[in-house]
Amino acid sequence: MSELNRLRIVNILKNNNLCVCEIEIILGMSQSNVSKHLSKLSEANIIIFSKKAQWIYYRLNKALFSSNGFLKNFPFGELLNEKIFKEDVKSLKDFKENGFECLNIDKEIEAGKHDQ
Amino acid sequence: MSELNRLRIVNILKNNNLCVCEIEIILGMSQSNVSKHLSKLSEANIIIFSKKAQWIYYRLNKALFSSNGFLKNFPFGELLNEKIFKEDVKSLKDFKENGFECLNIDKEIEAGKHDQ
DNA sequence: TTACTATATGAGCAATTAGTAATATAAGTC
DNA sequence: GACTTATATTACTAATTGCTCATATAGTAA
Repeated sequence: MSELNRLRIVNILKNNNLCVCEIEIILGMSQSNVSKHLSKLSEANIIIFSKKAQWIYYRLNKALFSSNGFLKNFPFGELLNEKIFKEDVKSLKDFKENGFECLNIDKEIEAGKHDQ
Repeated sequence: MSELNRLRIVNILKNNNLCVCEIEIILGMSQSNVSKHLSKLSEANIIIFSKKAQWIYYRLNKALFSSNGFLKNFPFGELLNEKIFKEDVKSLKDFKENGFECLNIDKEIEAGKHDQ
């Protein structure tokens, strides 16, 4: 939890269920890098995941955060004041608003092609 | 704050005013190593110090810990359950009970000599 | 089955950071 | 002044950790 990219992941997972490839795109990080950070956060029980077809959706382990007096005060508010965390939340919002999800990225691309 | 030896120092400084050489002895760490960790903790405002003759006494910056919602819940309780932190507290206790302090270590040694 | 996609993992590199040894500084004592 | 003690700092080594590239695994779809 002492690493910037790890905090960025925690930050965007706060209120969201995201799969690895979505996190990759939103944060602009490589697949293997995201995957490694996720597995460490998961080991530490900070995030949890559920499988859905070939995707693995990660989210914050809110039970841990609310039961642990220390984590309960995890400074999300302060994080959100930092430029990079704000930008990440904006990227996440753009991503969602554009209807992009792993489930239909292909379809979107396909649809785009027809327009040309 | 994400480093074991740094946490060990914070742990024993929680309720104590200790100088560098005392911390060295209690934690079994080298002088330069203790000094470096102390200067980093001090930079981060986690600990503060006061000078007394040639000694520099360090202690936790309790004001910071109580004013910061996050640090207020710093898991000292959990720390204390870890074997190494328990041992450190015991070493500290032994050290204090034996009346050893930088101020009188020499006198103690001198006194010991007379017994021989 | 083969092909494709999502994710994980291993090897190696690069950057960071903890640690040691030696030296410097500063205060105390004689 | 010289000598000793407490602490800090510098230069270097060792260990750790984040990252990338390549490869492996596992699920899906044809």
